[in-house]
Amino acid sequence: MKNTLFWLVKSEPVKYSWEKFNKDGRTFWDGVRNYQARNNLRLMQEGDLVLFYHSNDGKEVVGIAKVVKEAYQDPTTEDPNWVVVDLSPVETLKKPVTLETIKADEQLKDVGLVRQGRLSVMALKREEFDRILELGS
DNA sequence: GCCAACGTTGGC
DNA sequence: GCCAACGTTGGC
Repeated sequence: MKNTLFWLVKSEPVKYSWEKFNKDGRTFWDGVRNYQARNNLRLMQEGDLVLFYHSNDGKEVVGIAKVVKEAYQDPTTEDPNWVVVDLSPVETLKKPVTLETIKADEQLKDVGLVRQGRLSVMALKREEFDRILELGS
């Protein structure tokens, strides 16, 4: 059995919110135009767990999604540089975990969200993922 | 709306 | 290959 990896993706709720995602049941994660984020998308494997973060408005982790289809050509562009993955919602956090909470948490000091604020798709360590879920329950 | 961080582009 | 200029993202 392969190792599950953990990720965090950002979305501006104005563009694509957790609520909309849950209504859709499944989406392809498009719009990534940053190489580092793209590389992360390519590393995602089916079954990996992904935290869903609302940027700008809310600034909080709102739920858990999972990868249901690995990276393939971004259907919204011809440019072969860009890929998308398919995600499905798994569950909503009982309590959203705010950026403020994450910043204040000793165990989450080094999380990508804090250290590299602009990156929209980032890897999480298992401990970080677990810690955020703990804070959100 | 401003600004900091940082990635990308283009001139040399 | 360096670096300044510029654009984008996201927090405040």
